[in-house]
Amino acid sequence: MFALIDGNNFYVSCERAFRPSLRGLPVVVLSNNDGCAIARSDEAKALGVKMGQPHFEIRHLEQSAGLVCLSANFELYGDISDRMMTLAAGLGPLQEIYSIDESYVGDLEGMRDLTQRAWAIRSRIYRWTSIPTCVGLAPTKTLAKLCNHVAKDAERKPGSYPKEFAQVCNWAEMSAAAQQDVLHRTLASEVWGIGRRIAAQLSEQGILTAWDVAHMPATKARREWSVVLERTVLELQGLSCISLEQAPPPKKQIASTRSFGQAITDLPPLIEAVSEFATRAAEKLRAGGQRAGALQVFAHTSPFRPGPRFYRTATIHLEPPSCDTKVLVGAAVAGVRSIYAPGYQLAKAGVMLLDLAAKGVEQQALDFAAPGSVRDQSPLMEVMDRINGRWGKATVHVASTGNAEKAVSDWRMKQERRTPRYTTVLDEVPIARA
DNA sequence: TCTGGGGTCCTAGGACCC
DNA sequence: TCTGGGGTCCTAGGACCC
Repeated sequence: MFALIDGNNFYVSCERAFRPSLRGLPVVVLSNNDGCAIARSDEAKALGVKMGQPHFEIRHLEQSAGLVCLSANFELYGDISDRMMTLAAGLGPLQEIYSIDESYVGDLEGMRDLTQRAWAIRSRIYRWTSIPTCVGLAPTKTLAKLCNHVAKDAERKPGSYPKEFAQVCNWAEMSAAAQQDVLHRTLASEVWGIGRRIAAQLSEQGILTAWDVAHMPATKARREWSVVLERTVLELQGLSCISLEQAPPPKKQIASTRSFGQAITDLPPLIEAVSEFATRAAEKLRAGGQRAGALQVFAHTSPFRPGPRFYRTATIHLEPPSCDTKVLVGAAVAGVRSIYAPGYQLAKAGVMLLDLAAKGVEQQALDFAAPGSVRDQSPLMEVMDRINGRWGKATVHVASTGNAEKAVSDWRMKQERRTPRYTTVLDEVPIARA
């Protein structure tokens, strides 16, 4: 048995935890640069605000309907998530944290009063964090996900599912008739693992509901689609194919990307942005004790705007693999210089770290071996990470220009505008481009 | 004017090997 | 007419998730 515990409208609920006056109001949380809606309260959903809808399309609702739009505060959401996950773990012996607002709890076979325990955990989470949650319980992850969906909709969409399944829904305690009824009421596209594309292809063959998916031959799912859909079919039939992953597997890639508030056309601000991305990515890399064997940097124009298109990527191989911010920033800057062309309204750029590998013992030894070598920078990086962890992001950072004088003058200008910061001035590291 | 930022897995096809 | 039969590795692209 699995439980899926999920925070309702999570980011909005986090905001409401600290601003109770927002309860009952239509509220959305906006993405970076206040670009689009990434979380909506039930009241905002009722106004017709869609997931991912651009802010400028819903802005009129602020006046006409009292819609409250908030900029995202991911640090806050991360903190509340940690607390919620700790409480959710109390439901059973094993936990997989699946996303910022969801966790599976597993190994629940034979547990007595499981449904009652789920209710108790749910109310404890609400009392201690102010986050309302729903719980789905079932013998497979896909069914637990489905029950979680039922628990949510039964509460907020009257008539969608029987009311007794609201908030906590246990598949194992439903009658066979109730299980069938739920499968019939659920669209195929609402099943975990079936997205828009596959749902459209399924509907061409008359497979419209979760019941239809559960009753298609698994062999057909595999033959005409893939093993992914085959697993979904089997999981809906109650055969567990997707197991709990307690310790997250080591990351295979790390990305740091951003849309720009205003389009960029010149190289210097692009270099500045890309340096920032490489710095963030390097921090994540070191936090996981990994090194990157390659770095990819990209920049592109907006797909929504007219004008000449630009979409380029450069891949730089790092030999030896590195987790040093200076090396990664140097590679990112070299890469972006190589793809840059003037005359384009660049809307987005990013850095991705690839070919990640655990930092081996030999590498750690090398880090401390030869003073002055490229590889002896890890102690510096460690100190940087500690200072930034203690005093906040970018308290200390790498300057990404080959011109030390300019770096210093840029830094002075920033000092005048901001609270005091400290910076180390370091040169670009030359990188061989693949 | 203004359109998110991360991730994962699977498959197909090409290059290359014996 | 028939045109070997596997393997592996790599990459690109598609689809999905939150």
